[in-house]
Amino acid sequence: MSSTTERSAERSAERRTPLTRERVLQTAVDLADSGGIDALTIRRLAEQLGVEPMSLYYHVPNKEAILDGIVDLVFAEVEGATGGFDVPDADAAWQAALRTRILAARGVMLRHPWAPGVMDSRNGLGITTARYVDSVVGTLRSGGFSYDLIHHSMHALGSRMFGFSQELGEEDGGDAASGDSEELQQMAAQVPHLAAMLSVVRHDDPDSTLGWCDDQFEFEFGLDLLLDGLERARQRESRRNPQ
Amino acid sequence: MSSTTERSAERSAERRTPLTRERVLQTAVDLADSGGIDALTIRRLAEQLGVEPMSLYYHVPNKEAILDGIVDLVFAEVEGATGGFDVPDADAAWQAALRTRILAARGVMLRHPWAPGVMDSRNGLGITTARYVDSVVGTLRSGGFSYDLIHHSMHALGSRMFGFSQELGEEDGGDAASGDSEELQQMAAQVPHLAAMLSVVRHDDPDSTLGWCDDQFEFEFGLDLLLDGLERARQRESRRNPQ
DNA sequence: ACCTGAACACCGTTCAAGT
DNA sequence: ACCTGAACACCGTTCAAGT
Repeated sequence: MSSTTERSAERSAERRTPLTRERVLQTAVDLADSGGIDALTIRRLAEQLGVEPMSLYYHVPNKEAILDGIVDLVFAEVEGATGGFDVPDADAAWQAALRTRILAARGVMLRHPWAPGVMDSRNGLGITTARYVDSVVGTLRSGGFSYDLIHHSMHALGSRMFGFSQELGEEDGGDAASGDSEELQQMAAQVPHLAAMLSVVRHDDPDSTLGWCDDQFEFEFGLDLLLDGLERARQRESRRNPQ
Repeated sequence: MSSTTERSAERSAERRTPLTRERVLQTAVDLADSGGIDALTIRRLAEQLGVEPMSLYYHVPNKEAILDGIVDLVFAEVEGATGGFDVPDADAAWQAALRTRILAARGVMLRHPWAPGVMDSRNGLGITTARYVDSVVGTLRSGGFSYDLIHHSMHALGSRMFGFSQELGEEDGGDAASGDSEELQQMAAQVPHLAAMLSVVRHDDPDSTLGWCDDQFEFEFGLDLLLDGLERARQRESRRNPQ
């Protein structure tokens, strides 16, 4: 076996499958999942794929397109998780249907914690994201909302529609949440109401999930507050305009 | 006049005031205001201040600290705009007070559109932000909320508490929102419900503020939906636990 | 105490070339 | 058609030095 044959055998072992747009995007998702969004650089992505940085530009125009692409992949996952983006029949229980869909999206977002931030940085919606939004519009329509009220509803839901809500970093109560007593005293002086709330909430629920609050519970509390409010708005609307 | 005196006269004209932490942060805010957050780099900030990049590190430990600092400046502006962070007396109209405070915060955010994104990237709350949150807690408390319900309320409000809601870029309806008719047809095929909503909403409100929807109206719609829902939750709670 | 210069280890991307 | 090498114009930051 000549040394050149050995070398090409080595190479094809490193890079089993040929480079494609799909493989680039999937590897980008993996990279962001494992190392955070900052780990997703063109250069590290190329390294992960066993290829030179410039090779990526043959399959993808630039980094922006990669970011658009991985958001689309995330929503393809949402589509899978919710069993497609179809819309319930008219007069079905819109609220339960929407709630289920949004919580499924949330499950996907929890697996890709970088996704909210990247979505935020995009302009306009990708096709799969648009199809997700379309299913939300269709679900509200099936519940008897006017298009005007649907429009307001979507603004009211905001990012919660996609299964996340802006949480301001991970540690909610600032540094003092860690429990250092000197810091707590300083905190009580500067933010007395906040400190009082923290001590009560922590006392009532000593072993909460993440730090001092249960994200899943809080997400559902806010989501239901909105969905209930929207249902009442719908009822008011249909009282005004009976069909 | 010797040439060295001339040179130093020139320099002190360029850099009137001495470099201080405050001047660094204020200039950082100005830079982000005028050129967007991407324009805020250490090197350009130094240039703006008439100083070498490394000089900044004497007044500020690193770029993260600059980002923390400018968020704090934004909330100092909120404090000014709301006439301080004080809390209404017990049994005052908590809902109106909170609504006013949040809309004032929104006014400040509109002047610093980069602020939501930067806040999102921070871990923990700076002191002025914490004092803002404290005033929200205090206001809810003055309205008779339990600390537990206050905690849920703050999660429900999410970023809306700070006067913004995640809006997903600026163009809401994707590319097709521009109105190209071929794109609209493609859109109707792929996202029929969304396309239907857009055509109705646009028809009803042909000259809306920004593109096809009025941000201020939508923000208040969502905010009031939440505040009304929270008021009902408070009433349920006090019916359960009469004082 | 306050500011600088040179250098380092990174970015995304262009352009002309290889196979 | 697909991939590469060298180079460019940027980043934030360290370290040793100047005044």
